[in-house]
Amino acid sequence: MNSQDVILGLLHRAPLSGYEIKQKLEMPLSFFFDASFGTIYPTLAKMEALGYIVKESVVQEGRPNKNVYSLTSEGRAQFEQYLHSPVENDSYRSDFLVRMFFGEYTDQETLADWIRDEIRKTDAEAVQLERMKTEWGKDMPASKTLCLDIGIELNESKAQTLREALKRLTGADD
Amino acid sequence: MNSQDVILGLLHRAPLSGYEIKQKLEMPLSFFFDASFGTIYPTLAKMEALGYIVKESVVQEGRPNKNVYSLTSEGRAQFEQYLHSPVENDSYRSDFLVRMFFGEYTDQETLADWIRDEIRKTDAEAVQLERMKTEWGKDMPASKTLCLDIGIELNESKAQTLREALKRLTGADD
DNA sequence: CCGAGCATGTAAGGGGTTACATGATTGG
DNA sequence: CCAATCATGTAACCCCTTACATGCTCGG
Repeated sequence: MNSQDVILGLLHRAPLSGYEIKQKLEMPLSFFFDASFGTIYPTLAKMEALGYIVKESVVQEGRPNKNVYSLTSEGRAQFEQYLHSPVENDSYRSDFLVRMFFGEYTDQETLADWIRDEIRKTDAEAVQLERMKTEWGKDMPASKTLCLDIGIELNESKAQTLREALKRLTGADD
Repeated sequence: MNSQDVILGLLHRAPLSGYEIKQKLEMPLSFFFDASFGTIYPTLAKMEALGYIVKESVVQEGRPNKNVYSLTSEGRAQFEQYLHSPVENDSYRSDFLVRMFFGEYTDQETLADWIRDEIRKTDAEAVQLERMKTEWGKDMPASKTLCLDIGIELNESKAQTLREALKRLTGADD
């Protein structure tokens, strides 16, 4: 799974420009996948060269023109091929947990600060995902709702574990 | 946070060879950080050139010789610098959730298969982490235990959410 | 007037992966 | 005899990030 596969998926519903693709990636997709403009634009160019998408320039008033891309049948076939490839393992990378792992080389106050900060970030993400669910959760297919549910559950249980750990570490203040 | 920082952290306790570093990375570190030999050996060479570590060849009987690396004071200083750098955000990448996100373009049976497979993987990781905790959890600093607890909690709540989703999708069989 | 939003792109570099290459020993 | 474990390394490649470059419009 890479940027190309995700872009193919996004273009399945409707033609989009690079800028619009970046916006669609914001949330909830950004919870488990991300891409910058430095990836999106070169990928679109490559996909056009491969015949997976076609470009159409759209002239706008009061705004810069945009290049809107739509899927070709080759693009749709390529997306099918992705869906038939083996599912890759999830990968979770955490600087925070690496620091906890080496926690014996750091003082308690720094550890507590890191944990408090992680709680803040985790809570913020959970809230954001919950807001999304109440806003758009109604007319979403069940599989898409699952993405939101997993995001919410993961963040909430992580925050809870962090809170318990903080209590044990600082001795109930905070 | 990159491979160099993690290797510096591992060498803090005792000198290790590249092969031994790879083993230390297996679990529980591999839950939130991973590196292959193709990363480890070049990184060690680079670190030696920078003066962060020194190499010592250890002759072994019945086994190939190994190059054991130990931290220098520059290496220890470099690790301190890492600990004083801003904490990077966690990143979670999931091919599985991307497929769920685009679930409307796939049939129910395939979706159910993907979910069952994800449950299997998630359960397996939870079990593995729990085994680690009961085995080595006693004489671990609290911060290190937190890594295991987060790993266990995250996997368990993910598995639970997946099971509920599967029930809703297939209608309680399975 | 300045910053934010809209819009597209490039170039350099970082940080990894996979596969290849080699070779000894031990246990089934 | 074959596979696994121990052990080190290289080369090609992939995929992505950051920073830079450009430029227009609208609202405060």
